[in-house]
Amino acid sequence: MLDIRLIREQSDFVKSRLATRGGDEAAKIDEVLRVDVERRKAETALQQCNADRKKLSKEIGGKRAKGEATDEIEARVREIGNEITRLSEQSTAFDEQQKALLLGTPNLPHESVPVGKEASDNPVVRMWGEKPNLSGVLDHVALGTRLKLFDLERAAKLSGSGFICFTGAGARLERALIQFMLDLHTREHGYLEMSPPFLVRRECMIGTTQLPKFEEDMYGLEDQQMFLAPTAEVPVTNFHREEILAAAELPKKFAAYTPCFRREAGSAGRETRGIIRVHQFDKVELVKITAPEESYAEHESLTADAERVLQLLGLHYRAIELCTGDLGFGSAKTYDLEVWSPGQNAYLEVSSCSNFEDFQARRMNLRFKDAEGKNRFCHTLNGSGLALPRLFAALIETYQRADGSIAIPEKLQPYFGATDIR
RNA sequence: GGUGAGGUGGCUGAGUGGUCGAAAGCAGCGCUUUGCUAAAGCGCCGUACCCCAAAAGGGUACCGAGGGUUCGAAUCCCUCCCUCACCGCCA
Repeated sequence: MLDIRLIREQSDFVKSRLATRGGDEAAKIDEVLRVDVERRKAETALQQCNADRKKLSKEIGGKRAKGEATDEIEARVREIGNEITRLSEQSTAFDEQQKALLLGTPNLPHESVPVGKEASDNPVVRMWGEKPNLSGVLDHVALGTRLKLFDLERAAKLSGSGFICFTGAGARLERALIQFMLDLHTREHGYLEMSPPFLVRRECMIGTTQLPKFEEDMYGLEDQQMFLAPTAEVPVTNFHREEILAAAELPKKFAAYTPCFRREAGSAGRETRGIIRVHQFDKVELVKITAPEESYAEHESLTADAERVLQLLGLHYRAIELCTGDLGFGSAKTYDLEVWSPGQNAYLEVSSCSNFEDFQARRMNLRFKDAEGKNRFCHTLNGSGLALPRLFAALIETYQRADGSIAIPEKLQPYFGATDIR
């Protein structure tokens, strides 16, 4: 959520930043400003009436104590009471209108973000490793089917299309990767491990910006008051919602493994082949809560922490920076990590590392007390560290051997308990 | 799921219809005095929003949340949420 004061005082700046996202986001600002004027007008009038009523009511108390008549004054207060009812309805209505507009307005892209219209405008900021030199490449579906690492047909029998059932060595590999990543982030990168609930309340989904705008992509339960978390970002970032943290506690760093649930009513085709895009997938997520001054440095290090997983597994990848037009709703700046998939002959997104600045914190009312004792909004960040199915696919495709077996990267062997799958 | 108790400022904890944004204590900040650590005294010490060009200043709201009764609600009524205890059920 954007700061209404910023919108009020620097509306041209806000509009021009929003315009870089494309669409008509900037047009909403005029509507917000209009409602803001009305809201404050009603609020000021309401407060004046409240002040009058308060004063007169106290007079009644005084007169009653002295045994004096109060009929006339009571009648006046009753009249003011009617006015108060009217004004407070008005002010509440404007307030809700304003809030709805603000909840639907995306974050301002950071000034460092490259301006662009769509994904093809995203610059590559880093490349690591090289494409493996393979002959007779099989893709993960062929490999997985042959070695019985997962069973998509039977998963569909259980839950419909878009679900995976890992089996045997596949299930073990999935588990090994989770354990490997959690150990790396908690032991070497300083994150606190968290194992949160997967079911979260509506307020949390609003806090981290999945709602109200993307409700149709989410799985809701119990009259849409509870949701299956689409990412651990939701429970973990909201962990400290409505709190005022001490400056000394910052930055807070959390790593959490959870399954993630998404409707993803997207298109079929190459992008959705096999286990690339599914309704339920595992992910290790990294979350940081920082002071505003540190968030951009923490964003770089969070991205580096996620990249380290790919490096240790010896997987070729590139880091791209999302341009203004491709930036997520709540993000001020995002790097995507894309691992090379020999089977798809394409880069697959396995991590999205974003700095939300105070956009989520404002929605969650997450603050910290600074050195001067002032309460200020924190900055929140998150990134996958990493998402599993695509990592799984890239890994088995990259490490496939001519004899049909799959090598296990050295760093993963202690977790997997074997050197290859055959 | 059932029954009972309870949710007040950073903490403890008074307050059951009128001058209560809320006593008192603790913690914190400032000053004074005596002075080794320490003690005593005095003052300050919540958040959000609104008015004001801004500062100064003024105002409103907030005693778990939302409704209601009343001229007036922390206080009375209703609904919900949460915490604690016991019971039931259960991995």
